Amino acid sequence: MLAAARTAFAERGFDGASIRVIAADAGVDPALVHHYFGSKDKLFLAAIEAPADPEELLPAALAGGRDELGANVVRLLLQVWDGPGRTAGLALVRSAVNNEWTARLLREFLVAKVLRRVVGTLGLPKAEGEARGSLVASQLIGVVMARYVLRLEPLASASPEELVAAIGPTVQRYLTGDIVLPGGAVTAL
Amino acid sequence: MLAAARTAFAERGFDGASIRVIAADAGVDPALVHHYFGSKDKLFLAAIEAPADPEELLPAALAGGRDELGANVVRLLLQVWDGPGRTAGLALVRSAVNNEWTARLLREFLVAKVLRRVVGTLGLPKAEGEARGSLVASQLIGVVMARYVLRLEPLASASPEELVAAIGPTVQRYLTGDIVLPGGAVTAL
DNA sequence: GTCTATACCGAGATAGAC
DNA sequence: GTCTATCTCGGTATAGAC
Repeated sequence: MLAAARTAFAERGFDGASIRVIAADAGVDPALVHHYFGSKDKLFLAAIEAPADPEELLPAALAGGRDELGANVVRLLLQVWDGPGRTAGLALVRSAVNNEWTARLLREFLVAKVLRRVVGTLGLPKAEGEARGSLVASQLIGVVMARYVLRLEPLASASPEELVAAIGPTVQRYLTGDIVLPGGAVTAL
Repeated sequence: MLAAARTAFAERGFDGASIRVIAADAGVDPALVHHYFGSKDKLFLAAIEAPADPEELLPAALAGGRDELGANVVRLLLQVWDGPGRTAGLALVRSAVNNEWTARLLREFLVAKVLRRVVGTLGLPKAEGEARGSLVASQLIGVVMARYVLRLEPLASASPEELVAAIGPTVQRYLTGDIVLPGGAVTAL
């Protein structure tokens, strides 16, 4: 039943998915969903909160040297999204675009659970970490949008390692490069 | 009335926007909308097709040297999105995420109207142009998502020129850099 | 030409029988 | 505990009076 919810939310977003089709897909009654989860909001939380667990995978990606951080982050992203984590991720992204509170969910997930960890390993000042983190996020979200939502070719069909090679350096530059930071001055590491 | 439609589509996406609120916002009757445009689909097309005209601005951005192409593309993107073109763009992006045919619209707009022009000025083989174009698209879409949809700070509040300085080199590298291309081998210009 | 009224559908949620 | 039946609301679209 949670699986049906994940699929529906991933394909149609929070607003587009209906409790009715989720229940039909799971072979149960729509009223049961309310009885178990209380509301559509809580069903959504239950559907995405469970499998969105990069917290276990992140440490491994951060374990390498600081020069491989960019490639490792991209590789982790593709591992999660080319695996079973895609449905939960798509559900979050599709929902966040048209719904304010799901957008908030995604934003806080990105900032608190991902970017802060990645940037944290570099030991940067708070402002600089946020600046670099938001740049990294812009590239990662863009990859997700182009590859999994818009299915823009040839990026959508490229192998993970090709993308790691192409995009990893961009992330690396955002993380440790000598760049102009949004909201700040040029900073070198 | 088209203005009300654009605003509504930009804020809530195609599925989320309703003819009722559009009509109320424009101070007219919902039935009038149908009478003028026939259907919600055609209203959407009329709302976005009109002001989404980067075709006039693109040549100017492409006029500079090949080494400034990355910065110029980012600068153009921010000019359009920080100006009145934002509503039309947001309408297209918000709608494309949850709706297959609007996604198709955005994809074809991106490929045919933008990427092909940009990459075309470099005189690349078709496959290489598409590969580089999709990489560029991934970064540009990511900026749009982070800055205008998710409002991720500090990127959302950064000045355009700060972003040109930070992100321009990424686009430049995707366009003319010595990189591994998705679906191809290493290529140098 | 414009708008009132409404048809028709599907959404989320709830009450209450079994 | 499970499901039938139903409530209320809001969506698109249409028919027909002024």
